[in-house]
Amino acid sequence: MKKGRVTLKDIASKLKLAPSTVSRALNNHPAIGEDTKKAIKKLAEELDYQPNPMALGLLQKKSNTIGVIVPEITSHFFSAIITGIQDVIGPSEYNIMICLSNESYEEELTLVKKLSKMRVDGILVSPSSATKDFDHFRRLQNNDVPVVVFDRDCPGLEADKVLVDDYSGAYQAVEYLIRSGCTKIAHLGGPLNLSTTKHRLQGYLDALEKNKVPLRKDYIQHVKGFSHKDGIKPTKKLLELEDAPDAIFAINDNIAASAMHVAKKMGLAIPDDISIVGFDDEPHSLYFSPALSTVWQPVYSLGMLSARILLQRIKNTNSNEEFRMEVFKPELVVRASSREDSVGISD
Amino acid sequence: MKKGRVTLKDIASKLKLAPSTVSRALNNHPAIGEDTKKAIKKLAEELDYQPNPMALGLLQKKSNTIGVIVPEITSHFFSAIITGIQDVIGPSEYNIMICLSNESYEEELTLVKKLSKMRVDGILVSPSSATKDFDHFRRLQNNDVPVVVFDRDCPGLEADKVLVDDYSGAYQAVEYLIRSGCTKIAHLGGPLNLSTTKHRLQGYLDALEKNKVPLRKDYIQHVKGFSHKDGIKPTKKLLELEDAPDAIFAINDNIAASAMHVAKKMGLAIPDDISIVGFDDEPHSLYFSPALSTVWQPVYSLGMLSARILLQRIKNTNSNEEFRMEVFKPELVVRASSREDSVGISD
DNA sequence: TTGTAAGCGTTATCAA
DNA sequence: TTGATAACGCTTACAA
Repeated sequence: MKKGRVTLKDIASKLKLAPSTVSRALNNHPAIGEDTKKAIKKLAEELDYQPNPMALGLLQKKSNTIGVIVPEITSHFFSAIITGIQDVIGPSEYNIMICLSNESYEEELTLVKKLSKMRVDGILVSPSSATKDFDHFRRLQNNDVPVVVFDRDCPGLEADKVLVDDYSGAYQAVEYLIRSGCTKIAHLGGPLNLSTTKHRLQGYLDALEKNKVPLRKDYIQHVKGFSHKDGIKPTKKLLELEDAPDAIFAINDNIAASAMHVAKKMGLAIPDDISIVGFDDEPHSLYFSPALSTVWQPVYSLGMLSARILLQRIKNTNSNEEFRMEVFKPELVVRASSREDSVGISD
Repeated sequence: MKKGRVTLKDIASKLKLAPSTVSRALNNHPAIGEDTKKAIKKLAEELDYQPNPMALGLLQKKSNTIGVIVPEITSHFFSAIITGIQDVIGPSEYNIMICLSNESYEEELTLVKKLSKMRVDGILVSPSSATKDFDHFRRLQNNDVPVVVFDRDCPGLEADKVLVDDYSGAYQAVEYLIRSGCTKIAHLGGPLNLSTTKHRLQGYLDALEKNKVPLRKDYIQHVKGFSHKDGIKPTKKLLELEDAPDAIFAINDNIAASAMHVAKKMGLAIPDDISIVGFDDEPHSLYFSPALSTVWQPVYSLGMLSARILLQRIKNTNSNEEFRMEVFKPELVVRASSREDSVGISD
């Protein structure tokens, strides 16, 4: 065995042909004799020839790689989005480089630099909850690297965007709670500078106002992160209020889970004493006791569409098509952690 | 703005130097004048020069990329392992390419080919549950691509391995169930050709035998996949037996969750009528009602160690060091879904 | 139809 | 200390 992989030259010299001829044959170039073409393809097959992507990349000034930046992958939410992205990009000519910012602006910055250095052909990004400034993405765009933003918006950044109508999801959830007879509805909100957090909060506020439920500021608490433990303290604060809420709309299912946990520990019955609604519809939420009412988001489709848009954008890189803005509708899933809708029941 | 990125040549021509000189300056080669070096570094900084990894890769015949193949990432288990891998590889000179086999042998094969074509410098792999043959990994090794296997073993493949002592985890769990007074202990096992599945089954069998609990074959059911829905039917089969079990040891927390679900629906009290123990200690298992007893695995450390071993192996690529085999100890976490250990209580 | 040669960005070798 | 040149594997004018 000679060391290293089989190259065009190897095939060429074995067949006493020029490398360019071999290249043409393998790329189905028209100007080539049928016989030589066949012979070349046969030998290439036998030798298991695989074109060197680095040589190609150097030549074409592109890496055939797409970067994906997400805050984390331990939640079902982002991992399902990534699965959707993979399922679209996988069969294409592109490779995916997945990067985790760990909800840190600094790490996100480092990742963008790394991906830029790698000459990725485009990136898909959901910014960290600490990111307030989007110049690092603009720098990519200035280097002709298309950027597609998904789930978490980057306000002010001109780019393709695939988002979820968080406002609507929150509005649906809160309006449902009101209709079911809850009057003291609290909100466990997320980190404040996230677009998703803001929109869900606004949906909450508007649903209250529209239904003439007075707003109580002490019914709004913000969690510092999205994992279970981040929900404990804020929930306690709510439930220890003199006039404690009879419903909690939580920023996601993890937080809703810890809210249920705390409520149960305090001896409250769910949903009789307090209704709890989450967001995301993580698969295991169905298996909580009581099963968690939550807002479903089309995560897999979101990942797929984002990837498709990026691929298109890469293909038509210099056409000045307008940026797309796609917004998916989430849906309230009512389960057992919230009371039944009393409006539907005759009284 | 001239198009394309800044290259060595650009810097060289601006400074009226040869590209090789610029290269030496930027790589801190000793044979270079202090002044030229400074000037070059300054200009490189100003122009935001970033070496082209494809050119480097072509020259050095390596991609500076590590491939990671996992069956899926929507479970906390693999996503936490990946987080550990990222945290080790991220700060290194290497990039990571994460690939999902979706528990399919064919897709795994395709991914291996893809990574091989990319000239990855090494791969980390946890085989799909459908993989019985490991020749595709051997082919990589023959191409001098080191392979590190993690979590799921590839029996017969000579490679570095980072595993978990699944046997011990299962043994602990089942012995605990026996000590707590359960006598009819069932097992919801995983897909049969996975090493983890086999070892957990063996731990179950041995714990029964060692404690003189008679084995009943109809108490062993195998699930087809690892998600919640895969647990429903097998659980029903168990609970509909004439002499139904009073404990279930499930292959993972998802399956345990659906077992709890089914049991509750059938009117059984947990753990009074039936104890249930899972495997993995997914974060939300703490929030089930009752909180799920399970076997914790050091997932994050497992990811980190696997990555470290691969980096070392890549560094000393031609040293014929023996393959390493690291085995982590899992730990039983007793919560409320299983009865208390009656041995500790005086009678 | 096939071959020759240049070039993508970088580094290593050799010469100056 | 610096420069010229070749090479990594491939494609593409251009020439034959």
